[in-house]
Amino acid sequence: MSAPALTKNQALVFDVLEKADGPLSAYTILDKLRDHGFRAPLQVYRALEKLLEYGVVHRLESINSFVACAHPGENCHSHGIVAFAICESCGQVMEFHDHEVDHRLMDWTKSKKFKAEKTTIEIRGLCEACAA
Amino acid sequence: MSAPALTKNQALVFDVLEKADGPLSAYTILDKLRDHGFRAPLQVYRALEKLLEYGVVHRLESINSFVACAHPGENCHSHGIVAFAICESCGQVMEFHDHEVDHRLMDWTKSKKFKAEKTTIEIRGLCEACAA
DNA sequence: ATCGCACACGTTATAGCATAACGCAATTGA
DNA sequence: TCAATTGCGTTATGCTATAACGTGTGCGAT
Repeated sequence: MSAPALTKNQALVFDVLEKADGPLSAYTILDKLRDHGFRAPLQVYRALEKLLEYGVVHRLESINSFVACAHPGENCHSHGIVAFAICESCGQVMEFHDHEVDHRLMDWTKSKKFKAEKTTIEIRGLCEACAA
Repeated sequence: MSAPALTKNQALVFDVLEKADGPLSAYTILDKLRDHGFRAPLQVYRALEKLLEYGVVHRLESINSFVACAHPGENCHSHGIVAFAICESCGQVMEFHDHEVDHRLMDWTKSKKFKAEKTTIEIRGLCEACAA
């Protein structure tokens, strides 16, 4: 599931996300791309759908926003579960992975015979700078 | 932060959630309470806000829904991080806690001096019955 | 070649989720 | 009694996401 060449719209959306210094909502992305001909939400959502599939963009469920993967070039899907720490003050997002956490969650799902498809881990709070 | 006596609206909303066999959206709750005089979303959201605060209801971020806490009577806030496994087929939700996971996440936040306020862990997939 | 298929795209409309802002009533405590 | 707090009801609005339709393009199979 490596990323094929991006289409024009996908590239535009990805570019906006990569240049942003924090997560963006679909509608914020739309606004930033109006000059490039974007007019409707679906143009953004369709691009995001693919970018998520390719693993180059993550969706932050708890804030309905999207962020470029912190591992440019790599396929993030291979890192196990992705976790995020989201600062409620400055909006900065830190992405990390913890195999022990993955392990524990996998143990649980195995014990319950639950077939995990997608796991969300999001920590909301204040980053070091904002907590001061 | 134990739960004080619930107001009428809070009790109605909580009752609907407890009797449901899965998570409900705010608007679904609203529909179920129209016979009891509910007419606007805010009546539901305001009740939910308090119920979340009291720890007797959880919000499932990844599906914009709400579910009664699986530990009736207890204060769920004292169990550490709450995790959920959500079946995408039948909608059933399993709530669980894993102190080792909590520990690992706390270690990470400590190391980054990130002040965690609220942590979301949601596993989406298929439950044993539906995966068959 | 041309047919059929898959896929990206554009547009309009609509569905679904959540909160702002106003005002009223009841409670409580100084 | 007065002020502060809390819950409540209503209207309006904003934000998030998808349905349904049609167009165009590339590409492999016949």
